Amino acid sequence: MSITISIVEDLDEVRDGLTQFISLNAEFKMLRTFRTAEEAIKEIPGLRPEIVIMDINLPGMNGIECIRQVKDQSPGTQFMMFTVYENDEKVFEALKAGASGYLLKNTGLLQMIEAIRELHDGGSPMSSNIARKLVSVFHAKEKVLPEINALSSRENEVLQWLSKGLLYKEIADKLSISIATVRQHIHRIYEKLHVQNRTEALNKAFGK
Amino acid sequence: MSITISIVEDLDEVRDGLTQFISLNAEFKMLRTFRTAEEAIKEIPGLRPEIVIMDINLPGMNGIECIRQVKDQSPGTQFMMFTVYENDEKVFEALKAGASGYLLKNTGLLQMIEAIRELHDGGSPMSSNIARKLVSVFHAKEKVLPEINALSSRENEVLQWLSKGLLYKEIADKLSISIATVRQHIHRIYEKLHVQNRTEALNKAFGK
DNA sequence: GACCCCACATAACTTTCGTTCTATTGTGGC
DNA sequence: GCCACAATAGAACGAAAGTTATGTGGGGTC
Repeated sequence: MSITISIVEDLDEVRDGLTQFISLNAEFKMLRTFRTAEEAIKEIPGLRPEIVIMDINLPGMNGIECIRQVKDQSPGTQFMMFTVYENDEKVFEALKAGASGYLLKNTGLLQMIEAIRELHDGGSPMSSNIARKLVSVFHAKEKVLPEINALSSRENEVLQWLSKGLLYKEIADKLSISIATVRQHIHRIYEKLHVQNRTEALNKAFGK
Repeated sequence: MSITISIVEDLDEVRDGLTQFISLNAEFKMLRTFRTAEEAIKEIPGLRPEIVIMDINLPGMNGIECIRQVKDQSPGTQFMMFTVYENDEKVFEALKAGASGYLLKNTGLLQMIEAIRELHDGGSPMSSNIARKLVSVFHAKEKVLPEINALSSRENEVLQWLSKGLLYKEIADKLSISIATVRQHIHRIYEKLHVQNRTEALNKAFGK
């Protein structure tokens, strides 16, 4: 069984070039290709390709939104972004939308073939520079603000309940202290974190 | 200037094999190598290698803990995990600890060379299977509550500003509407999300 | 057209939050 | 014993948040 593929790409040369090259290999079967996200959304659920190669910059709806719309209608399909965008925002947005692979348009055709195989085998092909963006997210999580350490254990306890959205009254009951004391603790927390309200405190204390 | 490298690996064959192969290339300069994490922690801050190839399974302290201890003492050093472990837990733990690259021990020597270059150039070399584990984290995050879809575009806009910690007055100014209207939008948001205040809404809308 | 639903808008009103000031108690360090 | 500090609490007040009622205009439906 060969791997079925569709392409969503508005540039004729790119789309046709990829189609021709991929079709040289009996391992792959190229299904229909599309110029726009709108066409793709209509047709892909019927085609159920195993792989969709998706451009981001399309006329009308972009490729990321296209994935969002189509992924639930075509379970089993894996999406490979194929784009010139290398900035964090587009990368994260695309992956969150449901893409599993992310290749830049300067990728060679042979590497594209290999990437399709990897994607089909459950991998997430991407350049090491793109991978670094993902890794950075994990690195960032590790940095603890010095301010947080300045909080006393009681203040931390209050902060935990505060983060759940409890009222002062409810926190007071939880800790069996008066509302006035809760107020006081929270005031000190805001002071130490240099913020003026609950939302800012939570954004500061627990990323976002 | 050649790229300076250290290795932390208890198996003599692996350590010496890597050392010899890497040393064939004038592009790299192999500094000291270590059998244990404890030795590495003592010596690496003085060496300041640009790259450290780190095994996980070491006698005594493991390679992940070793990175945690050493990374602040040797800024500028990039860590490449080199291990047989392919399970999620080890991968995430290693990256969180500060590793930037993650290679499995079945990786070829030539690929290792290429990976060192990529790591040195700011990339995060890893197999597409490892990359998929990272991507999965983003996919998981994308489970959007049905309630969120019920929000109108205006309500979503308000929610975005709300999450930044802006006051009603500030949101009103941003959107050029009255405070009363902001209030009403927010009330409807709470209604749709089945919550009663800002904090609960944000916890519900954006993970936590 | 009459009807309904809904996004958007506003005002009036109640509740909660956040600030400020003051004060008591307990604990650990010098 | 004295000092510093965390935890507790009361009171009083303005600011912000949240609730309720009401109205308007744009789409659909029958």
